[in-house]
Amino acid sequence: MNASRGVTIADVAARAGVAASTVSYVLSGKRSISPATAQRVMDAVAELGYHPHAGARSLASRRAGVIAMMLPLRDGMHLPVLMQFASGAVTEARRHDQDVLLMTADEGPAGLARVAASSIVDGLILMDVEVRDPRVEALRRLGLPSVLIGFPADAAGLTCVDLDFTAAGRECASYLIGRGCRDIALLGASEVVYERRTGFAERVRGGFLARGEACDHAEARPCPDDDPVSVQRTVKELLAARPELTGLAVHNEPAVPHVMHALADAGKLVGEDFHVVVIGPDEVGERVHPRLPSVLVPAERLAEIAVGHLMRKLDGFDVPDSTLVEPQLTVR
Amino acid sequence: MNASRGVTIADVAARAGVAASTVSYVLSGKRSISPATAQRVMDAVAELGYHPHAGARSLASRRAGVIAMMLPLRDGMHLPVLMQFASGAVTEARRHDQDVLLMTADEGPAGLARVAASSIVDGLILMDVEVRDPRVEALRRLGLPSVLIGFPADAAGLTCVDLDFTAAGRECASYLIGRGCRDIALLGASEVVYERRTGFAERVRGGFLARGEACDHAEARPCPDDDPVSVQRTVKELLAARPELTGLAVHNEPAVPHVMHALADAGKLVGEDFHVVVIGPDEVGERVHPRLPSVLVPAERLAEIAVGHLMRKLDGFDVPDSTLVEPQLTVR
DNA sequence: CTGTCTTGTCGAAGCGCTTCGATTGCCGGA
DNA sequence: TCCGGCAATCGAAGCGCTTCGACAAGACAG
Repeated sequence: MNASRGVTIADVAARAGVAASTVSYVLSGKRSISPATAQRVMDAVAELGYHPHAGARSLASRRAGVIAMMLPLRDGMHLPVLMQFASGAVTEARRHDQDVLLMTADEGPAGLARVAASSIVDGLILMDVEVRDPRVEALRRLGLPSVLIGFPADAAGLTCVDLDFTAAGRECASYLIGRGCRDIALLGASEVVYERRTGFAERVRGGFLARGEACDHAEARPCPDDDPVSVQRTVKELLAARPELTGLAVHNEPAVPHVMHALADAGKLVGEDFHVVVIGPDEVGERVHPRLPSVLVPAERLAEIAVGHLMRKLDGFDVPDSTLVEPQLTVR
Repeated sequence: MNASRGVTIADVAARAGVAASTVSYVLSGKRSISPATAQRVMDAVAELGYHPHAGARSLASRRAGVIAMMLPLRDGMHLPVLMQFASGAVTEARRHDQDVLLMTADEGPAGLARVAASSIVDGLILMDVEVRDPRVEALRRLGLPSVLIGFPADAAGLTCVDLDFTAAGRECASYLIGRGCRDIALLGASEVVYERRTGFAERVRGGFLARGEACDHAEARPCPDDDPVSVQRTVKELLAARPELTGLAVHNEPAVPHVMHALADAGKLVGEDFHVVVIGPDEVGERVHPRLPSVLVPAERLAEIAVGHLMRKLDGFDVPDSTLVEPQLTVR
């Protein structure tokens, strides 16, 4: 056992009394090997604690056994979701015997070119894709197998996975209606969000309003998210316009506490005569009083699906271009 | 330009009219090459968009150019800190031309054995090391160059980096004294924390009390963190025992909101006649009203230092066994 | 004007693995 | 009995890179 220099396939072969190629075939299953021989090889592998040299393997087989995951680590992303995502991706990748290389989005297109050209990874998961994302263009050019989380403007030929926002809007409306509300409203995202991800906010709105047809009145309005005062004004205006309003969905994380404040000021007893539900990647609902039900991004599922799709692509199978994941409505 | 099969060093050599080995030497700088030749090679590299094949490189040079980072991704760790950490580590690693492989702690010792044996990484950063950590033992056995964040019980022969908790305690006391407090107290961690990381909580306490000598009275008491009621009782008892108390340091993240509640009930005006400072990995101070100054774990710095140390070890240099990082007191 | 260093470059030998014929027995059908 | 066919295994040829020893040319001292 040559501990300092590492156990090679030759060591295993010698120990099992076979050729190196036979060991390789036992391990990969790419040719049939007699059970007796296979067993001897496996024993030798176990006894020597053999693990194939990743570099040699990737050189010979043109498969690195590693996928890259590019996360927007630098700016103020929703951390918990990102972690869930990373955790889910690593776990799922390991189930497929792959490792995960972590990249930050600020490596940008050049980073993609680098990992692609150096064959250090077999494929790529790109998180938090924006509508106009320079990385998407680079990706298409490189031809590196990939799965995106989120939808760019031109998704042709790409595999994308995302939350089904229409369903999220619908779920919120359903929840409120289920609580007996007959007049409901959606406070939407701020302008910035609309710019960053076209469709994303609109889809929530669409789902909400469609389901809202079932009650007396349903409407949606945008909501600023930067300063407390304008949020509160927005809420006041809404309440003034719709005195019968009893259900509110908020699709705007930073605004939530201020909305709650404004409702309290207006004498609304949330959870009793008035109902609020939140759509947000974070557990915003947890942080306010009373706790609010919320529609979460099922980050772990998204990651699983993304990695699963990528694996299938790497194995040459087809996967759907677009996969929408059902949101989860959590009631506290 | 053979786009489909990848640009190899031979392509670059041909284009520059030199031998492949010359290209290698230009890129690595391991032998002197005439400026003229070097320039021609660099031009060819740029024109062809050449990136060395990572597997081939690691096979030939016994250096993978990748480090592993093992994070406790699964349980309810302090997410923001983890992200800052991951981000810092990746950024710093890239500055050293290394990539980062992400592993979860639940791969455990077996995961370490795998990455070590397969030479997929050159070294390892182990986060959130606990006092009795089975991975530490495995690590020592493997002889894989590594840096730990946190201190295991037996740190002999290991490189460890962590926050200087004594300094953190001292900083808190200093802050309170600086605000004019003459009678101060530290509400410490719960029992569980004490068990997990010996020394960690004691050191904060030590630093706090040492600096506290400078005023009329300073004391420290443990604090439960699970249920609001017992936290509030603890605070009430403290206030009853020390009617002159005007400064409080809280080293117990989940208890913070309840402490604030209890103080408000007792009629203390935090920020005016009473001062509170928080030690916590999260921006807890941000979430309560009024915002509290807090001593943060400088996660990004920790990561930078850890990666820097690892790089130096990989290059054969010595690094200190133990590095303590100064805490940052942030005043809102 | 030799002999000895340097300096810059080349060629070849691997690194540890996969993979593609080729080879060896062994079976059953003719 | 002979031979085609199949199953099990081997050997050798790379994969793309680094690195070591060689080797031309100058540079320089003697």
